[in-house]
Amino acid sequence: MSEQEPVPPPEESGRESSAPPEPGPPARRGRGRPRATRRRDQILDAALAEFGESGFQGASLAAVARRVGLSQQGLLHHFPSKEALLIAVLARRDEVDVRELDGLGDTAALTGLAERNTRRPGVVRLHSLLTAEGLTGDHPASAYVRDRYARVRERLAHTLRTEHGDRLPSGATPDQAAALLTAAMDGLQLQWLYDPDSVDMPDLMGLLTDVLRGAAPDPTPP
Amino acid sequence: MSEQEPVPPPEESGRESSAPPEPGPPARRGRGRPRATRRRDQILDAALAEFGESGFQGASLAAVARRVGLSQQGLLHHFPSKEALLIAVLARRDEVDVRELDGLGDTAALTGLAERNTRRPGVVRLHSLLTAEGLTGDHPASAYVRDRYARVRERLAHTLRTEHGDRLPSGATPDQAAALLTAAMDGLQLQWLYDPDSVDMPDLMGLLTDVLRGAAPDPTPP
DNA sequence: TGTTTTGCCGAATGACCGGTAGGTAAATTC
DNA sequence: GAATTTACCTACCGGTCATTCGGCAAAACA
Repeated sequence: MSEQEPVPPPEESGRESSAPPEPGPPARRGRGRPRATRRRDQILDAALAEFGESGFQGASLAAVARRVGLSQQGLLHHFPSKEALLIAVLARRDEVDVRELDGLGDTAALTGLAERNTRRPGVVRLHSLLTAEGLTGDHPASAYVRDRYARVRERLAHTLRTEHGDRLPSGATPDQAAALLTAAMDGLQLQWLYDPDSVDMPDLMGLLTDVLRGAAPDPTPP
Repeated sequence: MSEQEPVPPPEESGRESSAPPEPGPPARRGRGRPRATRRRDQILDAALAEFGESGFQGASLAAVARRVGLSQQGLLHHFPSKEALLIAVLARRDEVDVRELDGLGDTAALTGLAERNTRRPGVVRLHSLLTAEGLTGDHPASAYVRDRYARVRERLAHTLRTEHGDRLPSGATPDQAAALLTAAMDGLQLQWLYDPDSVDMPDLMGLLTDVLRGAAPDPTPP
């Protein structure tokens, strides 16, 4: 008899923690999820957390398994390989991501996104880590990141174009502004992760959008 | 007799390739560098390139050694450990960095820095990779990155303050602008590394500085 | 010339890692 | 209640990695 130590619950889930249960495959049995899927979700939560802390390369399957109170091979029963596990994590992340992207209908929504990110450092870490790791040759996250950049910039540029036409009041084109806003978001996340107190992400994102839209400076003197 | 294959010369050195030889310890012998130091520099060049391609965690000592036509143990004769090697790379990088930081006397210099970075993707990759890796617990680059952020932001804020006082025409404070400029630089580098053609770093950094300084939009219509 | 130092390599070590094979017990299905 | 599927484990394997040890030849030095 080996006692297992299923380590405390994960800090944040891939599915938005407070999101209403999706109207997909109907919940079977008394318990919430369709039996088999629950463990999978637990594992994905653990993987998200572990990859977020150590990166994909840095994390070991054993470490992920330990988080759910499983042996490494028990974990491999649910996901055939480490890479498959990452893919699954990203796929689930993608659902949320698409929803968030759709939410960027106006530029102010970026500030809201920044604020929400403040409350889920694990996800932000995962994103930052994978974006960098994806640069190294044939990393499983490369395509994901590249694709994500394209979508985000495109979506943002589209929004800006509908709001301001082919040139913002500041003189920037929608494409330029999109690239800058995306870059600022990523860069601020890094600074914030290193020193949360010195960087106010929502505030700075709001400032940048205002400035790019050519808003007049705040009339109230300091 | 085992033929070695010392792989072609590195694309870029840690010391600025065209910088004048430093007036430090006098060059001994006919050849340029003081005998022993030359191999060390070769190794550091190789390590910079390798770490830039695979990251610190992802790179192996053997791979670095191969680049200089050395065995892994031969390399360890010059640097006692992998970590020591990274530290040495960063220390050498620091010299250049300080010089570049001093060059940021006016905001326009940022555009110049972006342009120079376009010509040394290896260094940019190293920087991006290590910044992310440094987030993972007790990484040898953590302190370096944290410290670097502090210095860069401080230096930038100082420059902005001398140029514009306590508030830029755009309404941003020097500290805010410094954080945003730093973030944009980092973020643009990532986007640029993923897709060099779609992102014009110098152009966008120039645009951002202009916008933050509250410059009027370019009067010439598209 | 003899001695020491330097530069380097071959071999070995121990840790860890991802992944495979085979088995077992419980749950599910019939 | 029998058959099958699912969930998971123990044991194992081949590979890579950083690091250590001991030795050897060339260079530097005396």
